[in-house]
Amino acid sequence: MAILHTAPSTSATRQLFALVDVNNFYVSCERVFNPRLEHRPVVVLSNNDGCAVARSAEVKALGVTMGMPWFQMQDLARKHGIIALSSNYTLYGDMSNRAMTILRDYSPHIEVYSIDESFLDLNGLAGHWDSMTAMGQSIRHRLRQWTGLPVCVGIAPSKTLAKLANHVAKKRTEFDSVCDFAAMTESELDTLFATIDVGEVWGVGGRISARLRAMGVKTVKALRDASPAWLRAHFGVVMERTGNELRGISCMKMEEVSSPKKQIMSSRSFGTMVTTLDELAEAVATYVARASEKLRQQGSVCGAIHVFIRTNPFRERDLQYSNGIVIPLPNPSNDSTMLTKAALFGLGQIFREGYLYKKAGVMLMALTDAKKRQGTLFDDGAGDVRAANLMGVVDALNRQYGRDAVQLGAAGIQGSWATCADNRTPKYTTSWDEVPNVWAR
DNA sequence: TCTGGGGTCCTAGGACCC
DNA sequence: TCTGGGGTCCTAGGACCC
Repeated sequence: MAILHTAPSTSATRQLFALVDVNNFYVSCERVFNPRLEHRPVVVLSNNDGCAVARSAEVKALGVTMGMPWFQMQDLARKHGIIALSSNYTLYGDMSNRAMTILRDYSPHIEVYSIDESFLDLNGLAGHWDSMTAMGQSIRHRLRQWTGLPVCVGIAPSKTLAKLANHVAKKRTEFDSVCDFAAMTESELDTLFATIDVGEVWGVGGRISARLRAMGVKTVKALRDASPAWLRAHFGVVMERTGNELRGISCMKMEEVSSPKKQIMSSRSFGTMVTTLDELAEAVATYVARASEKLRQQGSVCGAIHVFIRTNPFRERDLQYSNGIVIPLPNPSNDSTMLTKAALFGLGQIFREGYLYKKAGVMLMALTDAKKRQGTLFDDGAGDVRAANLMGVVDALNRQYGRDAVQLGAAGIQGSWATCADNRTPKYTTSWDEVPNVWAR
């Protein structure tokens, strides 16, 4: 009976994904425009030239790790002539767009997963190629020819496996940069998986891999063969899903349209230590401008703004201070001026004299369409007053309890924006009289 | 001397409600 | 003396990703 066909069979639901990932992306971008960097040890450094954010194969071979501070590789750099470049994110973004555009020719469904990697939905494409490996090679050659970027391609029935196949394509030269698990036999995969460390699996980071190893699960094969119930009991639903993905059961869909960000952050480390509120304020104003521009681009408004500052945790001799505060916005807004006022107000609450500040930042809590007008972020904790207009609520409470009984709690963070004098103590408060200076009505 | 900048999801536990 | 139970919401913190 035709109706019964809705029951999924393994073959009917079999998926096929490719993961295309640019090798050493930032370094490769730099090499496109400066071929003399080819075959030489190159690192791209983070903001303030602090630490390595991309490494060429030559540099990796020297033992330079991701995130290694530049000053720690000085000896290596002198000895081996490591070339260090400051990062140029505009360039990398542009190169990324070019590469992703080319990939769209290969599949109608592509998910741009990060600046240097994309998933391709390969379902129904097999008929167009002698093999999917051939398709992978075509992608690789075309990207190299048209953009100058070297890539590896992993192909498999689940995203997690495609990531792993990509890893294999990168590490094992015999695959010639394209690895298709779907074209390999069970025993070939068993052999391969038994040699790959469990920490290489997408979703298995440092903490979990250490715990897994301690429990005897040391290889990809062991993780794949662990029982779902056991994984769930010890590591939760995410790891259970990872186990299923490793067995070729696709649990993660393509996400072709990127959903709007829920949080938009802008922060920087300072090149030199900062001590004054004025300097911090200038930086914070810049961050708000940058973040609110992203906010407007995605058509959101900001419901609350998180400001944070901290000293340099690496300088253990220094007096340390780290603090942050969330300022709720009575009227969600995407206006730079308004957001800056709120952020600077928050900064004023957490700033303390006498510290050497190293970093500051802001995070905007974005509200997208559905939540825009509801003002659901804040609750008075006593009833169902929803702060569509925080000022009005504070006014009302003050009338009820007497003037100044209620203050605007900057601790408004943690969800309690207003505090009754007789009932709760906020972390930070400001007098009601100051508020109009902060949020111009 | 010198150590990046973004993000997401899940879970445990407490507060609160009926 | 004995003091429910189920559901929801919220937060902090942990873990992961690039």
